[in-house]
This record gives sequence, C-alpha cells and structure tokens, in this order.
Amino acid sequence: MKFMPAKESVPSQASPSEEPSEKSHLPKTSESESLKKIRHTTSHIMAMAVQKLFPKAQVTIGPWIENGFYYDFDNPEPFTEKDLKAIRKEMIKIINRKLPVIREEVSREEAERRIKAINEPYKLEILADIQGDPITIYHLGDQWWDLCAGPHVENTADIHPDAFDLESVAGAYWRGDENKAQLQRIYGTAWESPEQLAEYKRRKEEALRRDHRKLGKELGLFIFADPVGPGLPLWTPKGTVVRSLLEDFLKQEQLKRGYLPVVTPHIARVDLFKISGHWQKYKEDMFPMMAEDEESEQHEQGFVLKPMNCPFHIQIYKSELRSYRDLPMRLAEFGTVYRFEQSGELGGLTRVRGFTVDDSHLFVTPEQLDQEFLNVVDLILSVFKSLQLKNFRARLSFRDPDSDKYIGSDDAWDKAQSAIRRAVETLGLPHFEGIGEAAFYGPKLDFIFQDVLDREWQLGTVQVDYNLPERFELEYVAEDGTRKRPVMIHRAPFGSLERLIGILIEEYAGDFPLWLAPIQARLLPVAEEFLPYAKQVVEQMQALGLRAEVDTSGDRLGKLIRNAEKDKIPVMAVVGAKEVESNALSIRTRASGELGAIPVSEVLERLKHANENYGQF
RNA sequence: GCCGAUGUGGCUCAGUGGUAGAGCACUCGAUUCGUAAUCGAGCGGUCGCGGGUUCAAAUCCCGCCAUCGGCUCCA
Repeated sequence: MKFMPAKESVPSQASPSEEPSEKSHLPKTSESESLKKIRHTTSHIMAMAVQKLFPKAQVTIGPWIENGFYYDFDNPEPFTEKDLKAIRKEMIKIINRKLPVIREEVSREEAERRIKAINEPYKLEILADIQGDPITIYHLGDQWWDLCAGPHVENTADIHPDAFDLESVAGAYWRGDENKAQLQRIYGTAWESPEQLAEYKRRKEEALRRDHRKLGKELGLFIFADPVGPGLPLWTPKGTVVRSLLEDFLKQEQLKRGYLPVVTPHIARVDLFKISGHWQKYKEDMFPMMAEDEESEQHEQGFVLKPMNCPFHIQIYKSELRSYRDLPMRLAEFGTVYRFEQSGELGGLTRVRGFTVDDSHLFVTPEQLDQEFLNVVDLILSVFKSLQLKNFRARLSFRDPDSDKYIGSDDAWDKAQSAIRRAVETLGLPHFEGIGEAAFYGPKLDFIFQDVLDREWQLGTVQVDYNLPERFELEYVAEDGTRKRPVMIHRAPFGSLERLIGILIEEYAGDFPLWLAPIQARLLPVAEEFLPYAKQVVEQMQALGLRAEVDTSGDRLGKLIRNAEKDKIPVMAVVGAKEVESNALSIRTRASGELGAIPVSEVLERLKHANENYGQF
C-alpha cells in the first residue's frame, strides 16, 4: 500500500497577493457562550427592527448558526438586499436605546393568551411544540418580546453596532417543508468586536479565492458551455489529466484487492429500472424517458439514461450461475450516470447532472458481509490518506421509518443497518447518525466533506443492500448445493470524480501535489537562444513519463516566473548560459522557492521519484 | 422547483436613455533580457436570448436562459 509521506503543511502561497496572514482563532457559535448570547440577541433585535419597518411581517424562528444567525419572517413582499440597509439602521437605533433584555417565565396558558393578542400564528405553532413548563419569554425593553429559550445578553447595548452585519436574504420554507408557506429569511452575523467581524469577512474573501469554480477556470481544468447545458461539465486537456490520474490510482488499488473491471452502457430499457425500483422511487431524479413513438410513450416503453450503475452490474452477475466459490465478486466501473437535479441545486462540480461514479458492486455471502464491508472501509480510508484528505466526518445514513420513499422489508433494513453499525464499532470509527439519509434501497456509511463555503458534501459511500438481490432474484449455489441469496455492497470511495475534484481543488487551493499536477515542470529560458537546450531537457522528462513543457513566449524571466506561479506549476526550471554550460537547471518550486542549480540528471531522478511515490520534489 | 441578486470582447471589470471603454490575454514589431508584469502598435463585442416602450435602449418594461447566495432535494 502506498501512502503520501506526511506533509508538514500545505504548500505556502508564494504570491505576495495571496500570503495567508497568521490567523487568529475565530470561535464558532457552538464553542462560545458569549457568541450564543450575542447572536441570539442580535436576531431578536433584527426581528424587532423588521417588524417596525414592515408591520405586516410575522415572526417565526430566529436561531444562531455557526457563523451568525438568521430569522425567518412571513412578509407579504419578499425582502430585497436593499431592505437590509434600512433594517440594519433600525437595529442600530435599537442598540443605542440601550433596551434591557428581560427574561420572564409564564404559564403555557398565559403565553398562548399573549401570542393570540399580538396575532402571531407561527409562534402559536412553536408554542405547541415546546415541552414542559414554564414558558420563557424575552423582552427587549417594553416594546417587543419573543418566545425564546435564550440565553441572551443583558442589554441591547451589549451588541456592538460595528460588530454585526446583515448578509443576505433567501426564501425558506416553514418547517423546512416545500409544501408549506415560503418565508423570507435574513442571514446575519454578529461578533464580540469589530476586529472579529473584520477577520470573519477577510476569511470569507480568502475562502472565495480557493473556490473550485474560480480556480477551475483560472487553471483551465473544466468548463461549462451554455449550448451543452447546465450541470454538464466539459473536461479540458488539463482537467482530464487530473481525472485520469485519479482513475488510474484507484484502478491500481482495486486491482490489488481483487476487483474485476466491467463496462456498461449509459442507457437501458425503462423496464430495468422498474425491476430495481428506481422508476417507482427515483423517477423524479431521472431524465425523461426516450420513446420511439407515441404508442411506446403511452405504454411506458422506452429507454432512460442511467441514474445509477447497480442494475447493470447485477445483470452481469446474473448472466451466469454463480458458485459460493465465486464470491465475493467485486465488479467495478467508472460509470457515468445522469440525474435530473433541480435547476436551483446545480453548482460547480459539487452538484452536477452528469457525473462519473467510481462504482463497484460486491456480491457476497451473508457470512462474508462483515469482513468485506471492513475491507471496503479500509480501501476508502487509504484512498483519502493518499489524497491527503483529513477533514471528513463519517455518517451512518439510515432510513426514516416514517417515510415511504424506501423499498424492502423491515427485516432487510434492520439487518443492513446493524451490519453497518457493527463495522464502525469494530473499527472504532467516529461517526454520527443521519436518519432519513439512506438510499432508497439500503442504508449507507457516508464520508462527508466541507467545501470552501462550509457546505457539506458526501464523497465516499458504502451501502449494504438486501433489497436489490431480492428484487432481481439473485442467487448463488452454496456448499450444500442449495440456492442462496447473496448480499450486495455498493461502494464508491470517491463518490463522484467531479465532486472529488471540486473538493480536491479547494483542499489544495489549486496546488496539486506533483503526481496530480497537470503540468509538473515548466522550463523557463532566460533568452530565446536557450530554447533548444530547454526543449531537449523537456524531451528527456517526457521520456520518463513526466508532464513537462517549455515556455516559448519569449518574455523576460520575471514574466515567465509570474505566469508559472499563476498556473501553479510545482517545479520551474530556469535555463540560461550557466545552466547550459554545466548541464544543470536552476530549480524553483512553488512550495519552497529557489533551490539553486541542480544537475539535469539529478533533477530527472528526483522528479521521477516524487512522481512515482506521491511525493514532493 | 421556490426566494433574492447578477449577466458588457477569451479573462477581470467601468459605462444607467444619445454613434460601445480599460487592463490582462492574443497577433505583429522593437528589445535578448537571471527568479512574480520590457516598450509600442494592432486584432477583438449582434452589451445572455426574445419581445415591448421611445425619435433613440447595454441602460426603462415583460418573458425566457444561465450563473451566484439560500430553501427544498442529493454523489
């Protein structure tokens, strides 16, 4: 097994405009009692201000979130960003009035009476959900109050008028249910001091600079084209290098672990997905069926783009009578799938409509399930380690027993969920549970990562499935000659190549490790007369399987360096009279700056070694 | 899909009713240069698309498309 040598730190940003200043710790709300109070109270002040400016606005909920707070209102007119300015002004007035924040305990009946008196129907619903007595109310002076558990600061003047800001408006559904009323949400942030607020804003801007959509464009890795369609990325030559390297890397790992490669088509008869249950439970997420004529359309006969690969791999399993000796059978494919995601969901590479899953389906006996599941988790963790991905959380994605979006028996679900639970316990893997996060056919162990905007995305996944083997009537011949039903494990360490690369770009801030860099080395001639020498060195590099090129632009060295740095090329090699004479290269790396003159043979050796061992130059 | 914002040359952006601009990139010329931008000239835009208002629309109005921030939904 190969691992990256542990790197001390992320390669530093050499560009003066990108130097990361020493970061002071900015606490999250959950880590700070003081911030909880500040943000809670600021959201109340905002609600009071909104109701003053928009008397028809009704209040709902206004909790703190990790970097700030929000408050949802039911207002006849949606708020616009222009309204935020006025609301902010009004909030400062409230702060300056130094209103005491007073906690009051009242009985349920009293709370109900008062809410009815001010005609706030949403609050009444909230009250009905609060368990136990007494009910607490927080007043801002004697003008405004809200049903709230607290805690709060003691006086509105405890909120620093220059340490909060209103950030954005958004629609949000009441109770998170798209069938209920759409409310108007205002997001804000509040801190202990103006300095903290400034640091928070600075950090947000910094995060934007490593946004994979921005870097993907700058580094020329992928594009979207209007005539092609939304959510359908096109991979440029450079991006394709990264993709292929990741594929090759995983294919090698899988080869070592007994996986068998397969290839399956992108479309299939809709009938296939009726057997699997996709058509019944997943139709909304699929591109519409292609029918040859109206009659076929009416009889629901036609072809669909595949949203998943499992039914295809199942057909390969089914194509022969399998023996227990054949199991576990691990069929693997980089399978491109298409899902008709809602238009508002699409974004960059993290949410697209066509993506490639590093998919595999393992057909195992019930006895083999636990061990095979552990093997898969081991593969996934080793892949993350090689890619230097550390910031993830493991989620047990179980079904919501009250929902009807799942197929299969309670027994099958219980068996599958307990298998996953056993595995994480055996491994001592820290995890949390996500009820209602299961796939429609089975529970999952998911690996969740964060993007630059703190949004969470699922990458790797392992799923235990007793249902599809049942629906497709899968069998194997057991030792005693009887027919038995295998269990399936669905798994994808990357999840999707697209999403993985999006996360990797942000994780690396565009600085791919040498083995993944689209261009690993660029030769920089100080004058045109050194071009032939540079070209000859590049040929030697290419002969060793290295990705190298010469800058032939004829610009001055300073410009060549600048461009190579902007392209985030890990190794730059300066070539001039001195180098030609001594058969050397003056090396400058993005990670470590100038390294001085090094003989060509040594440079070649070191590049090759780093490339093959996932290391640095 | 829903709420809000945005859409001007390849890229980043200025222009808010009166004949489309800048920097970078690109091409050409001069310079032959040693660790983050050499100088000059040139090329390049149906101002997202369609409709409307107006003597006149990048600019105002309507519809659509796409992107961005959320919600809902998910690798």
